Amino acid sequence: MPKENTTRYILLGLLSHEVLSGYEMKKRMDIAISHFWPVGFGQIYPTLALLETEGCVEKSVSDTSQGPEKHLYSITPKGRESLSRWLAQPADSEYAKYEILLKLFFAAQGNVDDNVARIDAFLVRHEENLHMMQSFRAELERMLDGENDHLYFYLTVLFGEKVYEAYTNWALEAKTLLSAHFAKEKELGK
Amino acid sequence: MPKENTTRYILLGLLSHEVLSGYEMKKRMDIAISHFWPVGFGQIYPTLALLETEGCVEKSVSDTSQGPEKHLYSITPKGRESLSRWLAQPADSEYAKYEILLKLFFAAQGNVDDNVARIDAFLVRHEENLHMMQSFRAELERMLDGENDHLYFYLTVLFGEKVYEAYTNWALEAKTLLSAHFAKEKELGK
DNA sequence: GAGCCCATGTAATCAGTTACATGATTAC
DNA sequence: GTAATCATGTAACTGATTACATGGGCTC
Repeated sequence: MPKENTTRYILLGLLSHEVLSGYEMKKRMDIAISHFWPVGFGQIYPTLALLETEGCVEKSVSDTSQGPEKHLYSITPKGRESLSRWLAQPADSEYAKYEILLKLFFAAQGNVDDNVARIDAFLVRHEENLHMMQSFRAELERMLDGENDHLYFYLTVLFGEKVYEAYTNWALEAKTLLSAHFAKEKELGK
Repeated sequence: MPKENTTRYILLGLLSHEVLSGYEMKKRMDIAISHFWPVGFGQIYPTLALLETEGCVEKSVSDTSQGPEKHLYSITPKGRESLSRWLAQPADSEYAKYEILLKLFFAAQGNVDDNVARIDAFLVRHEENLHMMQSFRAELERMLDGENDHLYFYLTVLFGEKVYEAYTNWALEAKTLLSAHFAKEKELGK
């Protein structure tokens, strides 16, 4: 869970093998990290400033001859140390919030169609995510033969795939159960 | 995700079919809700006070003749209205944070054994959760024949089961992939 | 009498969200 | 010309965590 400023380690992690601007870090995160740890701009820039005052990163402004100004950050030895210490510690527990389950849990007396609609939206959302992960994995597998750097990245994609698969399977089963239940109810009610 | 004070709706939801104290609500949540929406005491009591000033709940202090004092809360018509309005809206997106994936993602250069240990801890944690959900579901199925109130609760348990299953399957596969990869590396390295 | 469960709360802090503000460049 | 992308930030707010504080009752 929170309360340990994980954002800083994500930034340090990204900088540990590349020099990047805040905006570029955001792009990297959107592709490979946001699925299991969302981060917004509102956190990135202030955290970057914090890391700079701590001496964990160094800023250099790129020549503004063309395009907007860019602040490039590189990691310092102190930053690497901070990152390693974090990596050496065992990982905390997972943290998840599913509003849809809350609403289903409390909507027993509510409208059935609303609930089916909710599950449908959930299904569509995560079928999309699932497809994304599947094609991602296929791509990785093409370049992944034997010894390489991407194995850990592959593991995170595999994780995403399994979870989205679980989501979509659940949604399909939930819809079936709901419609069966309410067909029966109607029958008895009439 | 956040920024809409979901806690208040959880409390209202619980009170919508029972009169409860804050402490009792916490117990209910630990059993049935905390798996998909964690809530702590530090949120419950202040939110309850807020709901009272808003006129969504009413407090009555139980007789303190035996045992510690207990503040019993009941929902008001205004509270029910607030709850229904929330339930009528479509659900927001899911929100998840997996520190283990972050650490794996960035620990490519790090120690392999650390990573295997991390995955192992994850596996143990979620095997336990999986078993919990399975026995929960079995219990529900015994009492669930046809028309009843627990269908929506059943759906949340089914969800938990599917997700924990995905977690444990991933962990097993990840371990296999890691050990295969590093066995190969060792061979080539020698 | 030590430790755990019952029971209620407050205070400090922070992580994270949202909205606002600005301005250049590129593509339709 | 207008919409999208590039690019960097600030400010206000609040949801949520953590730690602290208190006290009674039960059981070993």
